[in-house]
Amino acid sequence: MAKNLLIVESPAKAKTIEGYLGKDFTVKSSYGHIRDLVKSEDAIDIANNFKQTYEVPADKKQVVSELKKLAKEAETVWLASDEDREGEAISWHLFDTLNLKDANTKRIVFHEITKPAIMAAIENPRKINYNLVNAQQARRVLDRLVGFELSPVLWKKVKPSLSAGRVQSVAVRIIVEREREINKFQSEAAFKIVAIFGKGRQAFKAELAERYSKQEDAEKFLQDCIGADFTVNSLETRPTKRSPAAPFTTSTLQQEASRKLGYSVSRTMQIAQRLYESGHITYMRTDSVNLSETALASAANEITTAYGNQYYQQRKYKTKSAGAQEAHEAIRPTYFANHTIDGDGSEKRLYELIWKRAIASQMSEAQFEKTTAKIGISTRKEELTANGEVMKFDGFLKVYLESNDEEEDTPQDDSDNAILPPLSKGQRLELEEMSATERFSRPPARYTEASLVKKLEELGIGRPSTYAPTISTIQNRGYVVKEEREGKTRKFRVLTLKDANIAKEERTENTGAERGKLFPTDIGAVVNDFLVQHFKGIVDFNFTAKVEKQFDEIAAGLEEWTNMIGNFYKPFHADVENTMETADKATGIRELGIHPEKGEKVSVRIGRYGPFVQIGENASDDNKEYKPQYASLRNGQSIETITLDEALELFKLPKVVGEFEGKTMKVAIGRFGPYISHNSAFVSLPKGVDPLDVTEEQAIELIQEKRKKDAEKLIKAFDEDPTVKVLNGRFGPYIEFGKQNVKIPKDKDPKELTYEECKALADADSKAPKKGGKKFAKKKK
DNA sequence: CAGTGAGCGAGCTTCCGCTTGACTT
Repeated sequence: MAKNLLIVESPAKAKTIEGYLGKDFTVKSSYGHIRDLVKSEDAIDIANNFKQTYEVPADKKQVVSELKKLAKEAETVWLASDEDREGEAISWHLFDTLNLKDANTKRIVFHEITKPAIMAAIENPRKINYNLVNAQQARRVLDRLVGFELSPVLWKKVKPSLSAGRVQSVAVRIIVEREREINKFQSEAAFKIVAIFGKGRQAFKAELAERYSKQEDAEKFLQDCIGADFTVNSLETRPTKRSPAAPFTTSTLQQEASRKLGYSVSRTMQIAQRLYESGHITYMRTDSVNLSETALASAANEITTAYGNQYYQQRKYKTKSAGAQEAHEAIRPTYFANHTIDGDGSEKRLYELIWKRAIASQMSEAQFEKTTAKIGISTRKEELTANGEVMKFDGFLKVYLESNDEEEDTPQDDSDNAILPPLSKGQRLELEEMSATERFSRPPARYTEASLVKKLEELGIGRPSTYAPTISTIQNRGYVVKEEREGKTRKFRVLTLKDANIAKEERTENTGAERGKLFPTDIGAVVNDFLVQHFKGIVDFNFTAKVEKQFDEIAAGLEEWTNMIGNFYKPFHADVENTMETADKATGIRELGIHPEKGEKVSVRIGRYGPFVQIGENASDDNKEYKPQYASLRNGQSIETITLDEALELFKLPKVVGEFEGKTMKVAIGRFGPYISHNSAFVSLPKGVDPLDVTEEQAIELIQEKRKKDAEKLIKAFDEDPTVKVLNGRFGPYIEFGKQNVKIPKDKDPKELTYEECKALADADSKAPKKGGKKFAKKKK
């Protein structure tokens, strides 16, 4: 048996370190935290100085018992969890749970997984830092108190099963507030003047700095330019340079993978996890931009051999994000010599991105020569400006160019990087064409998952390990949806001056179309407004930063954690009590106006099943017969922005469109779009068909088409029970047993199945314990 | 999947942060 047991957080890390340490060391992993607060109310004893009750969760029992056994046998136990607040707490939980003894327990830390770093750590053991542990407990207790006291307020005042928390509620707030900024944004139009001088390869663009809000002014400008002389007034050339970005952290990796590869943040993390486990990259949950000495040396070697000395420039980066704890290195390839790896397509692409970014971070600047020409007009005092840029040395751009979030105004706006022909001061220029194009100011951009992560990181909210789960949570709770939305077409005017003649035309463009952007739902907006109204302090963008400062004081031994939590809890709990008793139920109700024919009030609000419109007052005690009319809002509509007319439209459906085989056909809109219902069968309407315009003939045709398609899918039907069928589905043949779908085992021929066999299979399926993730099994219940 | 929307009440939901695993129709 090994003399030493060393415990780290991650099993992949354990494997690597075991290789460094030799046979005297057994290296094991705790798989993160091994204990957590119990789920129940008594997890924190408030009257007793916030004393916590912890438990080992079921899925950690095995790990803990194995570690316990090994610890008993070892001479020395080395606690090597990460060097940050959570890591220190993990060490303490291990110490406590495994019944370790001070005398033979050593706490060590390292922030890079290299042999020298580990050896140095072992030479310098210390004791558990209880101040740091206390800071973690304060963090944990605060989050539990906030989450488990706020959520029930929402259950009572908004809707059951909702949630609120220090991190998620601010994330939702960011999305809701941005949407409102966009809604109230007033776009302003102005004409932008662009001139083209010269012909063919010598042609280049010049722009006017001013924009004209009135068409007359733009037209006057073009008019003045007819027959005018254009002269190069000044010519300035200066060198510029661009430096590489720091190697990836979790947040920057998520952003760049989203922009360049189109991955969601959770997809990026899953792929990165695989790369980490197969030893291709360092740890992927990190807030550090630091590279180890060995990594720096190996990158230097790779760059000089692959590209030459002039491409190498050693750089050390400093983290900018506020709450960074820097327990790990930046994300980088384990071996810089591997430009590519084996793996599936997504793994290869992500690895390549990580490799390029890390290599580029140690390369020299790219150098440019930027030329600015000012062009005078004989008939006007304004000058046109032409910019050109020539790359003199590519430097790090040889391997990597970071992208950014900003979209271009128009496709032809790329004149910044253009190349100018040789020009000289005083030179006369030949105008080829000049245009005045109407352009519109743009509202702030909606957030993507990745840009939300960026924002959260800037605010110091959340941690590398929680960005992806937080984004999932706010979507799972229905506060936010990630969607595609169609844009609207918009007309814009273009004036073109060519050959002393001004042509006017109107063009159309599509604007406001979004893909993969985060939109708040009505419930998200109502919950947010409720929290902002009653718990301003908690959903304040600076709340986390404020408490982090106090956690730091606890970690430095300057403040008692129970004191800090006590000071926070007293007023917070009073707010909770007060809100529970006095606040109105939040429905986001909004009056839209009066129904033009009925003269009754029309309003929208959130109900048990989502947002809906109501015509008329609620039934009162004096008039129990009276019933208001209801209609659900459709996808993409919101109680905040819907108009009276749009609301009244909703009452035109469902609509009876005719009769077929003695049964009525109805058109309605369901969760998946418009459909026809007939004799308890459903047919989706094809795209582009307006549900209000469906005719009887069209409906019959669609029903018959659907029947034909279903018949093609049908493998076998049974006389015993018409609701039982064998069908060919997307995932292969299956049995439709009433409402239950059952997969057919591979060893059975679907054509040969008897009714009895189907029944048996369906029976077995409904009885079989649902395998798979606990989350899934729980949801089913 | 798909038409509902009052109010009652039982019993349920919920936080953040550290890890991986083993899954859906």
